[in-house]
Amino acid sequence: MTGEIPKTLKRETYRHGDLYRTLLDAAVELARKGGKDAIVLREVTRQAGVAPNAAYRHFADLKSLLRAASMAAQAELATYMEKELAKITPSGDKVEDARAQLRAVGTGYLHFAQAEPGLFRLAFSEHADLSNATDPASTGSGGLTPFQILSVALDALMEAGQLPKERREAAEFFAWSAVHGLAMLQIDGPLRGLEAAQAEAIGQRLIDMVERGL
Amino acid sequence: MTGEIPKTLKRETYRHGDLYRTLLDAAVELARKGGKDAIVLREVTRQAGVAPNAAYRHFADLKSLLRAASMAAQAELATYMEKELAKITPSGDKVEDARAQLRAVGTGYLHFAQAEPGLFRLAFSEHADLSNATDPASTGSGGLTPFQILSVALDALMEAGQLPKERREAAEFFAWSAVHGLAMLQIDGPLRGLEAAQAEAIGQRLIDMVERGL
DNA sequence: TCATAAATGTGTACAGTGTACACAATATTA
DNA sequence: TAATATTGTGTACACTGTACACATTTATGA
Repeated sequence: MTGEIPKTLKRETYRHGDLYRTLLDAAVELARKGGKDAIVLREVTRQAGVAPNAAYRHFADLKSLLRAASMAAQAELATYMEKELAKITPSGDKVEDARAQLRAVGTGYLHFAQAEPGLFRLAFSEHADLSNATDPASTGSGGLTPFQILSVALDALMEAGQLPKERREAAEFFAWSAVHGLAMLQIDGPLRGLEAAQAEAIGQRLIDMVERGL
Repeated sequence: MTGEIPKTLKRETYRHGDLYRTLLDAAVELARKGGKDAIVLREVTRQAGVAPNAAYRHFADLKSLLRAASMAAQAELATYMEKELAKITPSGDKVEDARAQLRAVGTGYLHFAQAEPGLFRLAFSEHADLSNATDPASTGSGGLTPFQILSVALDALMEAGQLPKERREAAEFFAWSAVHGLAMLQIDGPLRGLEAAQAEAIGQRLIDMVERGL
């Protein structure tokens, strides 16, 4: 058997083989360039070399496809966080390491927004399903969602004595809020088009605020 | 002369009279119910009782209309902030008053997001023009944009000695980031559908973090 | 005052969209 | 092997944004 799964080329088999994956990938690539609104069902099927209605065998409607693509974008966000976490060389100092861990999570978030604005917008677009923060469809290679990665970092911070126990509850939301808001400002807002170095500096100052305020 | 400006009724005059305003208002009302994507040009003109193409005499294209509607939404946000500011009864204590002022700004922001999620999404949608934070089209009755209102509050905080001078620069962005992110979480994210009282409590805790961290 | 020009509306047309419905080809199962 | 489920195709429809030609009203300048 050939085992070849055709992507965008014309296929000679009636069945596609892995259409779900192919459609999803095409949707993500479109969003990478143009955000949520760049995902248009007919274009996705066109790239898969398939009739428009074939998509309906795998997704209930366009909104479903958007949700799936959004999950994938969140997964990519998770890998950005993991990448930043991997840079840390443990110092042995529990406090310092916990701080570095939280900073890495925030920095990964901001880098993702900067490097992949289209995916970032998709991940947090109106129709995205953010309600379930533990869906395996949006985990990185470590098996955790962005939210879970943040939770782990906050646990470490608390254990290191840098986050009062009575403030641990719901701390995810506060930390997340801050970096998310800044990311929006840097992508679409008044901070758009900043030099990379300046954007980085502002990002680090924001994380300073979170560290002090949490 | 009658002086009547027809809104959605059939008009017997060839000219409409105030079509720009009517189209803009209709767009805002659509977004109030369904967010940015609910603004559809043909529906807007339908409500104005006018042919679709008439819109092109007043807006270059749909994107232009979206931008204008977004400005209007930002203006409504400003009035929410002003409403909250008006609730403050000055205590005479400079420090306390400055703090209350900043809290009012943040609280107004969060209340707006909660009360008008459609407008909130419109105001900060991809095609919104947030680059100019001083456009008079997005001011409240006080003549200031949301961003400017926040700036004033931060100035007061600094003058009251509650914000180190070396941290005053760009402080708008940090404060704004935090409340904006939380608003998103409460509208579309995992904090969606929270009881009003709980949402309020979380909001106040977030503002606590900002106060400590700024 | 009156021809002319500018502004603002309408009508028709077109390419593109999401998706419903009937049908065709291939896999799976009894 | 016959019946059935799965997955892809073809046609059709209502709807969208907008280009282009034209009609009607208002403003302008001799």
